Amino acid sequence: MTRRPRTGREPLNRERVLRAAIDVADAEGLDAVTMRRVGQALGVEAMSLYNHVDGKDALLDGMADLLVGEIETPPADVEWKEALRRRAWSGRATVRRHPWAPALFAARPQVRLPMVAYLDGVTGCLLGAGFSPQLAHTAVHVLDSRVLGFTRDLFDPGVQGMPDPALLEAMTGGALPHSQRIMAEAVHDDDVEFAFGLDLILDGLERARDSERSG
Amino acid sequence: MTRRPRTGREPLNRERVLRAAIDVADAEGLDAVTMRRVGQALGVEAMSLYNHVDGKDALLDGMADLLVGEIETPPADVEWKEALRRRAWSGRATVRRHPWAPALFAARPQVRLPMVAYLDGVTGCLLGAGFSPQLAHTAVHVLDSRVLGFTRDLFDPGVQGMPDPALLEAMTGGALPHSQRIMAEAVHDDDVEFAFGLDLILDGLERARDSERSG
DNA sequence: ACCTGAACACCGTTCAAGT
DNA sequence: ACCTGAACACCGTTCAAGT
Repeated sequence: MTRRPRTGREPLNRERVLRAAIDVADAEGLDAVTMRRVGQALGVEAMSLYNHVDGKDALLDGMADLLVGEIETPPADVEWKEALRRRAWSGRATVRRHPWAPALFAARPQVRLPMVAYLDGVTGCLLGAGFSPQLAHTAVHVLDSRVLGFTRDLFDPGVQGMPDPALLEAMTGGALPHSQRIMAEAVHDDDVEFAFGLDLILDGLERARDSERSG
Repeated sequence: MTRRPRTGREPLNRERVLRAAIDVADAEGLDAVTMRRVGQALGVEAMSLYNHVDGKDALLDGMADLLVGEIETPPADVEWKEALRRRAWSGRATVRRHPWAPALFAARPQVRLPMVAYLDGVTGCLLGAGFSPQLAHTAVHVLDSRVLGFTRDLFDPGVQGMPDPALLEAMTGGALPHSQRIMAEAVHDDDVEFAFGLDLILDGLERARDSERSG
């Protein structure tokens, strides 16, 4: 007689499906995330998931998006180094809660909007602190591999397939102002960036050793 | 009448199987590496591979081992910064040749002997340059995420399952002297390490910005 | 509108059988 | 000693059918 046939459970939605998938990955690892297993966690057949998610790949993409969303963004008035530090620790806490996160990020073929939005925030923080677009771009690369446990080239169109349409839309529509500026004003050279990050680390290590000796 | 029944092809071996798997991954991506597909690349049924490899997981482990083996080790008399730089560029070249490498490393549950041996070399280079075991240990962490596109805690037994017996054997048998020394003399604290690497990067970035401004 | 059952083409793996 | 064919339990996904 009522709308809900014979079970009291609330209807599925995209969010609940993604959360269930994350729970399965947390408990049993990323490989355990199958359509059938996630369905089971929700008390539903695997095929029901297709009503809320476009398929397995979309499910994994959605999981990655939610993970990035867990990283906290500090208020804009926090001093730049402190702001980057807070973001880094929040990102690290996320990876700790979900140890399979780096494997998921590394396996996904596309860099997606939430990740780019996160990096846009980091970039804005650096630009606001007086970094040139060129240096800010390079800095983001050095930082993100440390925080998220992986490195990926964002602006290199050769590596990935066609980017997410939503991403292009956000990019050209002004929703990612800092990334847009980097695209326009920074030269993109992987080797130069790699060399910069490497020397930054090596020089920092040398300094740390010397102060250790004299200390 | 001859030993080789009716085909002129040389018999399979472990090395050829692993190479074929790497070729498949290079050409069609890591997901294309299935037992059936690798068998096909060798002109053989999938089941034949089990004579040379313990299964799919062992195949993936073997691929990872071969990748690490592609990283060149500079002669021992090269100055430490230059030596680390060469190793880093060689590692980067390897990842470039096999873009799926970070995803594979991140997906494998265990850190294996060849990887530890590589890191042992990096550690030895730092110890030889006068770094304390503590600082050398931390330095390796900062470096490897930059070079290999991923970070993994080596000495944290909680994260991984039982380590490779061959790894334990090498560790206790003196084949990895530098890693052994780190295990014995360095305190392992993930948070301290993370904070160190983060500050090293942030301080380096600040210095780069300031010299950019004054330059 | 949402869920299901049966079906299809795949996957890793076992095992008995071939040479 | 090495390779194979058939079989098993899984996987993602389609589709027609249910409510």
